Amino acid sequence: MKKGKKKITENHGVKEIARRANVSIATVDRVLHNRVGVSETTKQKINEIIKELNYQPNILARRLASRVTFTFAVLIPKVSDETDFWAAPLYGVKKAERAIKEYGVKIDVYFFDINDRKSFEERSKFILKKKPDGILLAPSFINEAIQFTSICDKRNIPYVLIDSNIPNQEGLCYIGPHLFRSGYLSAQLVNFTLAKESEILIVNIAKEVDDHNYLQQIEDGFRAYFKYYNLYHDILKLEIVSTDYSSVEKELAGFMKKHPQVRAIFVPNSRVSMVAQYLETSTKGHVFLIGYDFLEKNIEYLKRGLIDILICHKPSEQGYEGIMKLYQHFILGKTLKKIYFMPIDIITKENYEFYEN
Amino acid sequence: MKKGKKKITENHGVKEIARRANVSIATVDRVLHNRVGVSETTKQKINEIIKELNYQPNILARRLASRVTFTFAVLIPKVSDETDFWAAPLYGVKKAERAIKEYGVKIDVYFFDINDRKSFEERSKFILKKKPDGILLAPSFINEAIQFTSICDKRNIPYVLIDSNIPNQEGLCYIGPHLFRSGYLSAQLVNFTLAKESEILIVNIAKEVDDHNYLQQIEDGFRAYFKYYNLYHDILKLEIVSTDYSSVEKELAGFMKKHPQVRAIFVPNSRVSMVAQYLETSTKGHVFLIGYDFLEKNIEYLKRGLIDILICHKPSEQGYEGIMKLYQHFILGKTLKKIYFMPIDIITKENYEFYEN
DNA sequence: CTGAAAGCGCTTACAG
DNA sequence: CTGAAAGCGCTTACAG
Repeated sequence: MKKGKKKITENHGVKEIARRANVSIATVDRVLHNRVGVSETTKQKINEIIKELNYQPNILARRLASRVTFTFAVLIPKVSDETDFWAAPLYGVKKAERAIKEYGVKIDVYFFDINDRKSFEERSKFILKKKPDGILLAPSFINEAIQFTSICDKRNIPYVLIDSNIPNQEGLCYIGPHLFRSGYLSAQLVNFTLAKESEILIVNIAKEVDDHNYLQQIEDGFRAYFKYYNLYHDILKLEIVSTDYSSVEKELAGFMKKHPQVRAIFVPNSRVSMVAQYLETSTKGHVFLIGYDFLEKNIEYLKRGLIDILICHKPSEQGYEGIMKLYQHFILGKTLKKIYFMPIDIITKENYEFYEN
Repeated sequence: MKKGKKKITENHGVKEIARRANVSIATVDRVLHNRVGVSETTKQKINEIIKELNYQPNILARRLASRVTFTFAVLIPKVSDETDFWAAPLYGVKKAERAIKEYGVKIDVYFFDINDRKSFEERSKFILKKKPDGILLAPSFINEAIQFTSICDKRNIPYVLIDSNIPNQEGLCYIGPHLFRSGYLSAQLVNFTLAKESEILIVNIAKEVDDHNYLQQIEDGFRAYFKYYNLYHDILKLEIVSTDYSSVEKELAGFMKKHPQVRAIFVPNSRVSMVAQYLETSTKGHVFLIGYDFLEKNIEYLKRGLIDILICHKPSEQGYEGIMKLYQHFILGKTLKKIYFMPIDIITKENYEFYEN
């Protein structure tokens, strides 16, 4: 910290308002916060002066004086061996926590198992018992999430959704990708590299418990692009429900043997590294491979040229912004939009180093 | 703003330190800020307790009590008819100003004319007279900028550079793109679409007064990619120094007539829309066009399919982060890195709507 | 319905 | 070299 000059004293604070209105600052405070117990006349007079002075409360002083604390609960999948995707949103949440903890915000993070919908139910019930002021939520299990959020609606607990949305949700807002458009973009990128009509393969690697709705939206977008532009590529699809590598390899090998003309593969989730691993061992020429998420394994194959493109939706920013939206709602009293779409970022071997995941 | 619970009273503040050290809080404050006039013994005792308690100062209280104000000067090009590129950094600066003005920061923005190096000199002298605490600077005229910053170095005025860097600069930090790598990425993207060896054209549209160094770094990166991967495309180059459209059109038409085989055009600055405009009128098949910056004109051609890709370095974030770095340095006393590279973003027709410029 | 006073965790003259 | 006191712009019991 260095020099700097002296501040000019404010004279547009509550004190000045009180002086002009001929009341005490306590009464001004009551009006400022819409508290009961102020006569209509006084209220109006004070409100006029507030407007006249274009009064902006000093947030610092407000926070310092206020003894109110808000508790936000966060419910996201725990990081597993299978994927460290959820490390990024968690990182964002922690970053937000650091940024606003001085402002009277407490954050409790709860994890569920992405392979166990019961764990989601159990954790969400636990959170309700804790009576948080607000909730940040990844609705990975759509039905369970709907049940959870409808209780929140009833109890008037605001919640923010990240990663994917719930149809007609009544919460505070959604922060995440436009999945359909994300698939649409992927199709454009695939099309960039295909000189003529070719075979394109969509590979879904997902257990049944996974959220197929998520994958479906991306796939719909992907297909829609080719349809819209009258591009007659041959779009094949392979569903793999066993997510261990040896099963994936077997299925892929079998499929590729039957379809040696596949020129591009699209994997609508983060398991694209498995396909890359397979392609590395196969002796064919280069197959254009595009998939999702800035994970260590994926970046490894990106560097080695086996994955050409990764699509990314700024997962840590989702966590960060999710908390900040709750903060803006509760502490700053800001009005929020219903949906904040994340950018759909294109990551290649040549720009991944600069990417802010 | 909603309910919330009562805060638990802190008991790790200066008061507690003072109590344990058997001194007054004024003395604690002196130690905290490395002020003179504290005996070595007391100082050590207090420092020990600070460590023991892992004392974190309450920034809110500090700001509220402190009457110190910092003034930052910003020197960037003014938005011209030719390009509204600089609207974005300015937007970022304004956003940062809003975010931190309560923390005793005042920001004065000064503009120079990107076509007039004298205006840069004049403004920079004016800024020095104003004796700001810190400076945010776009060093568009490299020699003039070096002169300016060397005076800042002498006078111990910290400065942050954005958009492009100065070799061996002694300032606080640089926030902007890695230009060489940006060109490198562009080459990769061009190569995605070229099935076989093709003619690629680099078009430089820039007046002599413009910063050729900037363009050169990008071009170097662009060429380096093909060299590194042993790709034998034929790379042509066209320099256009008259930046009005009719001149550009004439030059382009003449060149393309001689080189009808050009399959891709790379424009290393924001004037890519001029090339798009030309291509729209030409009757040839699609030429893959890639250029720079999220400008209205460019987006228009992106939408219409004449520009395929725009590369972008988050200009508004550069402005925002630039101010925030000064803030972190002066108010938070944080140690900064020398260089913060911006992401190199890839914008297409299908994701521009979600881009945070 | 309203006000006087204490306090949030710091910084800042001022006095010694 | 050190401390007592006032103050930053608010909020919060408490009393009336």
